[in-house]
Amino acid sequence: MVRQKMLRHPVPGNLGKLLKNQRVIDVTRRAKYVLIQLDDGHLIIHLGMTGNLRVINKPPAPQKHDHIDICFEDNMVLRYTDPRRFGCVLHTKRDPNLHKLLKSLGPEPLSEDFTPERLHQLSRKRKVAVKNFIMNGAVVVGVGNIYASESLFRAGILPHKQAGRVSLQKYTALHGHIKAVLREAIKAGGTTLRDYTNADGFAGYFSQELDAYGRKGEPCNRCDGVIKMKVIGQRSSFYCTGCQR
DNA sequence: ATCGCCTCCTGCGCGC
DNA sequence: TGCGCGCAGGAGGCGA
Repeated sequence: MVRQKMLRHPVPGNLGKLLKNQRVIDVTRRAKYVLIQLDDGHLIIHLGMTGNLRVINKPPAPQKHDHIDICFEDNMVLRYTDPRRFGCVLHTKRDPNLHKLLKSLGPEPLSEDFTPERLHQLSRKRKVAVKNFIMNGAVVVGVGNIYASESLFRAGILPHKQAGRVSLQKYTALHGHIKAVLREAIKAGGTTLRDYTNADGFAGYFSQELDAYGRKGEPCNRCDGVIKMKVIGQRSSFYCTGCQR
């Protein structure tokens, strides 16, 4: 049942028909997309900033932001909720990796395909800020605004430095820190800023570990400097001029 | 091809 | 205390 079809991308008008009598065969992930394999086709789901998916037995009446219910034959419901509607629920009959939204994505950050050499090679002659560069899904997926600031802080690279002017040595450090930051954040259950919770409704606590993000004006954890903030590519970026260059 | 900018949306925090 | 404004963010899309 679709109550609100205007998400980041419109929900297919025939979603109900596409899902009728379908079984869930497998659930996987690519970048920040959840891929649900059905008998015929895949659901492609993104949670945006504020979305969540819950499996509920005999669910209560839907609330304001409960946009989609996918009902199974045993009273179980997969409920998609997203206050800001930055996510999407799409369907494809083809290999989901060939879908327009997925086909140009770069490697998973925790996979072997993500290497310092890739960062270095792809960045040659690129004038874009290194922070924007690592947030570009064609370069590497999964690095959002918070983890970009944190990785660059640890690697000692200023976020607004041109991507093409960062050395292989620096990219090697950055590569390691991106992986470490993401692993730590996953282990901590994610980063709760305002209202994010995990699938069990608990807040992630990686926000307690942040050295740079959101700490404008606060003392640097590494030197006697102060954390600065600058908007880069329409996103807040936090850094320390003592530690990063 | 690359880059900068705009947009979607709602809840929250801040200032008056 | 209450109200209203502005900000936050993932990522597609567009114009230059």
